[in-house]
Amino acid sequence: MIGLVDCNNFYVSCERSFNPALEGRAVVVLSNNDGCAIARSNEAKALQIKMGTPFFQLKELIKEHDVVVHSSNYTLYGDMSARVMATLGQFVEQVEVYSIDEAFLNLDGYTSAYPDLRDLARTMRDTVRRWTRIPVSVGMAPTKTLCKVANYFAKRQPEHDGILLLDDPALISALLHDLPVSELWGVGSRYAAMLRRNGITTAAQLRDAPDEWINQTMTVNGLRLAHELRGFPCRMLDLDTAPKKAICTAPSFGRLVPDLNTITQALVTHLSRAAEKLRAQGSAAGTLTVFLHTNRHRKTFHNGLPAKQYYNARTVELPHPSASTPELTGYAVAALKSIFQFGYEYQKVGVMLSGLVPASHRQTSLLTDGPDERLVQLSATIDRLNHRFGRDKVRLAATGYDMTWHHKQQWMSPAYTTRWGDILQVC
DNA sequence: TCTGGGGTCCTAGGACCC
DNA sequence: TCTGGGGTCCTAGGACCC
Repeated sequence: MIGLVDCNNFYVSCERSFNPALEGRAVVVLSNNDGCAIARSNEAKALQIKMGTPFFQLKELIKEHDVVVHSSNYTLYGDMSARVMATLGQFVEQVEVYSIDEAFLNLDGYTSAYPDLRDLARTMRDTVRRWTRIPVSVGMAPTKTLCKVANYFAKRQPEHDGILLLDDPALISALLHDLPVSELWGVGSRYAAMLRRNGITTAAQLRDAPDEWINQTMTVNGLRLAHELRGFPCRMLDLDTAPKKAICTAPSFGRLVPDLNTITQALVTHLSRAAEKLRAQGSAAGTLTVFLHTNRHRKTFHNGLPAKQYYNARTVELPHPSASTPELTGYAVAALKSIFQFGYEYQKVGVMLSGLVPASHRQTSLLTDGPDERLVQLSATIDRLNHRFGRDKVRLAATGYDMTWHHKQQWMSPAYTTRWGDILQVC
């Protein structure tokens, strides 16, 4: 038996955790750059605020219904997530942290202590609530996909009180008949449309479709999904956290930017962040990609003329894998210069590091010099300084002093749990 | 006219996830 | 005016190997 613990409206719940005045109110949390609504309280969902709606389209509704708005505070959410996961680890040995707000649990072997697994689920839920104030739902079933189904109904059918155990084939079948196929884990909008064209609208219909047809139309992933719906596990618990294969940093500018100088400063800033992540997982990058583009949503300029669009990218194979910010910067800036075009208003510049190898044993080149070890040491030292004294306390001069291009975060809550100066004071 | 068999690796594109 | 960011996996097809 597997369990899935899913935090309800996680980002909103994190905000509420430190600001109880938000309880019972419509609250939305915006994406980076205050662009779209990406988390909503139940009260906000009731106002028909949909996931991913652009903020500017919501402004009237928000004013009318006095909706509370927050910018994304990933420092807070990441720390709260770690606390929730650590709490789950107090009860269950094998915890797969699947995303910032979800974890799969291996529940095999717990029925001696908890003959009814719902009692274990209740204990976990209540403890998480007490220790973090985050509300969670728990789905339990023989496969991960059915856990997702269990969680879906646990959240939506009040009689389950947030906890649903799927151990009865008749119950599973009844729920799958009621579940739109588009809600299944692994069915996105494209597959949902294709399935609808083929007369499949419920999860039960997909479960009962012929294997060969599923394999042809949805590849082996679809086949695994169907088998999991039938109760045969195809997705195992993944307990070791493999290092990332690529690291990408590409936040939008807070305004449109036309000039190469500013874009270069942004690029070096993004690259510094990506290289920090690279070193944190002990990797070096063999390949670097820089990309640059205008705002594709923009159809016309202020003067009504059609907006000119531009997208370009340049990939560079490095002579040897590198984790040094100054060294990577040289290649990135050169790549940017080669694709930058004058005469556009840009929305974003981004960098992707790929071809990642362990920094400790990388392949050296026969024909070129190896990495400059002093630069590697320098980056490691700067990471330690910044970790101790705060982000970007030491940075490359090429990141500049112009802060006007930085993304917007107008309604940011404090870093309650990770910054001394932001600790909540209760008077 | 006739032209092997069995592989690996890489990439682009397409799907998905939260 | 204003529309997020960061990932994964799978497949087909091409280049190449012995």
